[in-house]
Amino acid sequence: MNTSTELLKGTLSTIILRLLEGNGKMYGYELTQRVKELTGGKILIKEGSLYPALHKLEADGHIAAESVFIGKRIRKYYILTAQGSKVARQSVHELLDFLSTMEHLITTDPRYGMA
Amino acid sequence: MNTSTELLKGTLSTIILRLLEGNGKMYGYELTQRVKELTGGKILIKEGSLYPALHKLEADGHIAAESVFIGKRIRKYYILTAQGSKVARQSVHELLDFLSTMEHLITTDPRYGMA
DNA sequence: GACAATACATCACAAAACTATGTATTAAAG
DNA sequence: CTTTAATACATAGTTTTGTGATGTATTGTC
Repeated sequence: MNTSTELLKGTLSTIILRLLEGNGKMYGYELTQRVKELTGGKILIKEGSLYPALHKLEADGHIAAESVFIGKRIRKYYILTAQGSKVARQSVHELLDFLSTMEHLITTDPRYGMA
Repeated sequence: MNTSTELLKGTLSTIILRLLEGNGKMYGYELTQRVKELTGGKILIKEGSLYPALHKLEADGHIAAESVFIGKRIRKYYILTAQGSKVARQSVHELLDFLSTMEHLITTDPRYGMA
């Protein structure tokens, strides 16, 4: 497992919720492509991670699915539920808070008596 | 598992390497306390995570241990090896890069045609 | 004397993402 | 027209990493 993959742990559902929050309606494959675009290919969501994550979010009532046929191919659009919107705001806040805490920890000189 | 714990995944060894880089020499328990201080209690490294991580870093040749007796109690100080210094710089860089990528992903409005 | 803090350690478990695999349609390239 | 890539879903088994629980033992505090 590469570094980026390890760091990704715990962030996937927040990423999904955030993208749905900003777009209203997206389908699985679209999510993977959007993350790829927005991160310049640095973060790649794998299908084996994405679909189970979507199913869990749906089971937890955070998102709802709507299946649409595009020709003969099925496409499942997801939207946030009312509860999911709350969770989205909260988990985005928590993630940003964590990111700044981590950055502070890593960039601050850890010696005592820094004065 | 709480949110902070999930997000921590993949960051522990980098945190350890970074603290050793800044301090030269630290022991396990000290590391847990330093992280607690520097993060205002937001990130708590558990003993069950720390010691296996230290042993792995030692086995990989990134850190070296020196046992010291403080009275009758043993204390194991760790320092970076030459190889560990390189790994420290690299993994800190990767982590900071990941943090900024993630922040960008989460804070950028994900809609197309943002212009 | 009891309790909290210091200080190490290991094991069974859980969570989360991955790889590999599978199915199927559609677009592009040769 | 045929092969390959891209689109689009899905699941199973594996791996990684941190946790909780537990254990041992010393030292400081009330």
